[in-house]
Amino acid sequence: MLTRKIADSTVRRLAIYLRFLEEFERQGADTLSSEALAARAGTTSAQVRKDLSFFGSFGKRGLGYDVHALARQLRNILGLTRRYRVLLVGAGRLAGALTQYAEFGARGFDIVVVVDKDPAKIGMRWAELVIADVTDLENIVKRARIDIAILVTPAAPAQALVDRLVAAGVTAMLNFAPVQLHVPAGVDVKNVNLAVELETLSYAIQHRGSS
Amino acid sequence: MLTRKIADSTVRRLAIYLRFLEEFERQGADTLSSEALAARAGTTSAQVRKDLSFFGSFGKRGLGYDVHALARQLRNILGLTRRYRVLLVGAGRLAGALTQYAEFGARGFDIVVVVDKDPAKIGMRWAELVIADVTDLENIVKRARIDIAILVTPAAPAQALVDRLVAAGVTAMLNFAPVQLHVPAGVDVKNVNLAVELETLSYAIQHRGSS
DNA sequence: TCCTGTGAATTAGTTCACAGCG
DNA sequence: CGCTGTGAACTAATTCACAGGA
Repeated sequence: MLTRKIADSTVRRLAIYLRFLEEFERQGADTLSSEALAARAGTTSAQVRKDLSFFGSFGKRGLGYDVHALARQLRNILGLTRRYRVLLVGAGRLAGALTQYAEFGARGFDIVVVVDKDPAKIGMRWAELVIADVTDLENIVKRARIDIAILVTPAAPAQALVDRLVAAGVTAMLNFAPVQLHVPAGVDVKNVNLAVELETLSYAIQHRGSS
Repeated sequence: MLTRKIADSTVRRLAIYLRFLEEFERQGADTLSSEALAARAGTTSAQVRKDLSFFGSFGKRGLGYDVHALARQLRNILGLTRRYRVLLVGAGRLAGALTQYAEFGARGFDIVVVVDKDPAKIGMRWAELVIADVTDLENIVKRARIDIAILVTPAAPAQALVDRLVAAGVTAMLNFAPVQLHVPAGVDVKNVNLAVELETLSYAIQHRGSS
């Protein structure tokens, strides 16, 4: 793993390429050019080749890429050859939707625990999951061997929860709360802010025709 | 609106600054430095000033920014001085979570219609919303004067639905389906791919310590 | 003095263009 | 040939650093 710093945009595109490779795989394609993959993924062939080149030479000149082999390589690169144990922090409606989100499971992410602080929710069952008490967060993280936490809480308690998660040894988090979380080096946080996405659309609507 | 092309990353940050400005506003702060705003938003003061400078000079040298005035400016820039009528395409669990997502309403995005193709769902009530038949998509878009569509469907039908939405006059969409959508110029699509976010985390986990 | 606003310098990311291998 | 892999060229984004107004 001699990889120097790879841009986040590159990693995202690799994940997207993998999706389309698997689609081509299902359609029975054996070989694929960077051009064809780029068309599907909405980028350019040079971008595809450059992205892949950071990790090795996976193609055959004059031919393209072996669909199966490249998919396998991308799964290796992305760390998708194992399964991850995911904790949901917050048992609201978005959390409920995420537990049912089939794509997570298909890609190796298993939601194994949900915690909340609301006594009315604690003990409730969501399919095979039972909502646990956030008070026990540290024990749960350890006993359930959590790899990744997904924060689906209001903004206010998010930082305190992150501090507890970090102290308990969680090093990767996906944050839906609209706050900037502070974590020590060695811990990765990715933010998803749905309202911000809509606001970039409202910006675009506002600034039409002024090109 | 003399604005030349502004980077997407800049627009996102403006939306984030606005959040923190409103937080400072609630706490009764009147004035704020780029440094303080940057600290809260997880960036640098130079970045804050540069982002704002694309749109004007909003600060006072030696003092900082007037919190209220800057918030008002950002709402102008982002097009948040009006409300937007939003259509949800797909009535799954994620859609259900989005209808309850208070932040949307707080920021001016009103979900006014939900459509689905499942006869078992059509006619069901979600609070004040009644799930409509996607067959009537074109009429609904027009009658409900839809500004923005949110696609919360499986990958397969997404492109066909987008084509219908575009034909019906929708020019801004937020896409949760894991496909690359093709739209004509003048139509904006933002993608949210939750599985890709988790995959960037699995990449980060995989590539630890190899810096 | 303090902190903004902004050109200039730097760094990062993308695209070009072609050598080289199958 | 055809298509990859990759330096080189270019473009975009961020950071620096400081002039100048409050």
